[in-house]
Amino acid sequence: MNIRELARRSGVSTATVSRALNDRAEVSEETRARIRRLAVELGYAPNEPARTLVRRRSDTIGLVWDSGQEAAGLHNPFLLGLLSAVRTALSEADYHLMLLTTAGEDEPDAAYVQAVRRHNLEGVIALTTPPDDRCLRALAASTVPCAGIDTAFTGPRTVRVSSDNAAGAEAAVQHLYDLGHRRIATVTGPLHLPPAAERLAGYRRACVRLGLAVPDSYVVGGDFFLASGEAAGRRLLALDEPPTAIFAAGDQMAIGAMHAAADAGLSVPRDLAVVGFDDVDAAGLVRPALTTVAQDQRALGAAAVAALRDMLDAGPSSPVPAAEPRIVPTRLVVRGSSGPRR
Amino acid sequence: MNIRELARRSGVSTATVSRALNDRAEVSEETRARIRRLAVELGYAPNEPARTLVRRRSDTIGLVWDSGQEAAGLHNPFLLGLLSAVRTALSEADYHLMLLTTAGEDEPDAAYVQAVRRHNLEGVIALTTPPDDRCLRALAASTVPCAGIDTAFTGPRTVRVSSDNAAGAEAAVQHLYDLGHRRIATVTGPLHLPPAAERLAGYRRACVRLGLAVPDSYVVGGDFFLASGEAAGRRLLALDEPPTAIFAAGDQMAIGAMHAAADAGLSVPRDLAVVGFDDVDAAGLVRPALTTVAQDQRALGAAAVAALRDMLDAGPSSPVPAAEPRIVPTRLVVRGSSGPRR
DNA sequence: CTGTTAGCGCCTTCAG
DNA sequence: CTGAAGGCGCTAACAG
Repeated sequence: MNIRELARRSGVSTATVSRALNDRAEVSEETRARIRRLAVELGYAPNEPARTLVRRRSDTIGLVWDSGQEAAGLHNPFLLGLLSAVRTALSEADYHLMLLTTAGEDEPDAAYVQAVRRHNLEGVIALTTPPDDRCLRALAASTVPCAGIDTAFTGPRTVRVSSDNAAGAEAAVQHLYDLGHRRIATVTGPLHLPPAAERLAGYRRACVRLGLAVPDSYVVGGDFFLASGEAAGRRLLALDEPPTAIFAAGDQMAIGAMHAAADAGLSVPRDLAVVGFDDVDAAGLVRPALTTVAQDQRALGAAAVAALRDMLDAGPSSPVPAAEPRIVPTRLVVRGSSGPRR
Repeated sequence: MNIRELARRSGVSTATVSRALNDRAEVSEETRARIRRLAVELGYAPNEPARTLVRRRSDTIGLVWDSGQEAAGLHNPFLLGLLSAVRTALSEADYHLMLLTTAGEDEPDAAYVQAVRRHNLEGVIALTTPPDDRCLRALAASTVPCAGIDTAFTGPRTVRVSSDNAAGAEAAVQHLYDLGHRRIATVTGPLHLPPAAERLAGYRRACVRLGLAVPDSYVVGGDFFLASGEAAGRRLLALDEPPTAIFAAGDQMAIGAMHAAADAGLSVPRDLAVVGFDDVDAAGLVRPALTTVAQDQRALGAAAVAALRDMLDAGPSSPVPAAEPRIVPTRLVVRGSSGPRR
């Protein structure tokens, strides 16, 4: 079943069939309807590679995500939600989605760029990719439109999408302040990652605004994983003037801090309030359930798609439409781990 | 940069370039090397849609996963690992990957089948899809080669890949038995889902083999979510002769059971041992950490790809290569939630 | 409003 | 071992 066969059976030329099926104006309503009906009846589906070849566009965008450390769990819990969100938004916009991969270390830097050219991809969405991916840097540096969620890249046709990490952190601190806490410490992520740095900035901003002292000892570095949160918690609770509340830049670290409190014979939230960031599955499963700053994966995915479409609609020769990152609001989810200062 | 340009610069015909780049035998080593070098130098990449059009194959396979309930969390934690595993295995086999979507309720049943035809996809891998997806049933019923991980479909060219759920459950019960437990209850998933049914079967088989009594009250139905596990735990602990150990068919339910124990003033594992299934992130984060049966996502992904390749290599007219499902072993991860009978 | 024609970039016969 | 020619299925000019 191809367009020629369909044309033969409809008694028209292939050009007319093409026009009818592509909603071109210059076809009579009657023939269009007839052709459409027949197409459905015969189960005709246009051959996309052929269309791509002649139209020089594929209606397809590429998707990249962190291939290496994903097992480690850094942004892991999001990825799936983001993936789904992106997929949904893209298919609503009638784009197809292709997964891109790099084969590994001996891959040429141009791997992604070449993949884009090979498949005629119109743009790429990158999800929580590491800042040191050579192939991705090369892609961002090219003229391929790229939208990145929680990525650090920049380039001529690149838009960054991200949660409002600073505001989220600020809201967390404000929440603790409202509960009466005045000695609020924080556990950070690796500060070379933008989200980690931004969350720390939000924490500091809130403390300044609220007039809270932030001794150096109240800012402890972590790596987003459980053990680092537990270690940080131990350290903080051993201080001469321990905090009454901890804001951790990630849920795993927050849970680690809760473990540290339990080990110190303290009760959460009575003796120590804890707030995390991300709202991963586990946040709702631990006891007490973790108060946390939730990211809106749906909105992040939709924003990335929207950013990409803006660039595509603007055309290849247009100036960079929006160098400024697109920021998506977060939402504080109050659960059992944060309570009034005792 | 297309093949014609590359041919011009190499001083040969396009035919020769094509042969050189596609590793055909009838090209002299010398010209091949020269062309290859030039191709890299000029950053030439063949146009895949054009290749697909003429070769009538795309080297691309489609990927489908549960679009609806994924937010619910049923198999959620796996999906990402499976996705990565499949992606890796497929790219190692030089296949490209396309994500497939159904637009929703008003989609024709043939949606996936048509997508496969449109893009010339050579096969489809389905991940943890619901048994009632009309589009997927239509796909499985077609001649498109399909490999499914934790899927319920069957069709002429279909292979099912799955963890050895029964053996995993059996190992969990054996582990509890070895710790001295003799009153072992279970919390099941929805039994219309194959993994849930198989885990229950494994539990029963182990109990029979070990000579353990299984009163009806020791088998409590759940839905894989936290609350159902907690409710089941409450029910079990309220029995006249409560179990000393619980095997839950999912980690969330296992954690729920731990909560129920805590609420009843019991200590895990001292008063009650708990074993889960899946080894989700949260299993390592709760306290005590959850003993659980881990699925091997990498192996599942690789098995699905291998199954698909077997069908593809066998050719379209060959008989169904393997109607029997491919089973991947599980691994018991012993953590703190299971201890000797007190 | 519709048909005819000419490719899109590539691979694959068939000749040399 | 290499080149010339034809066509994969479709769309986009250009005529009518």
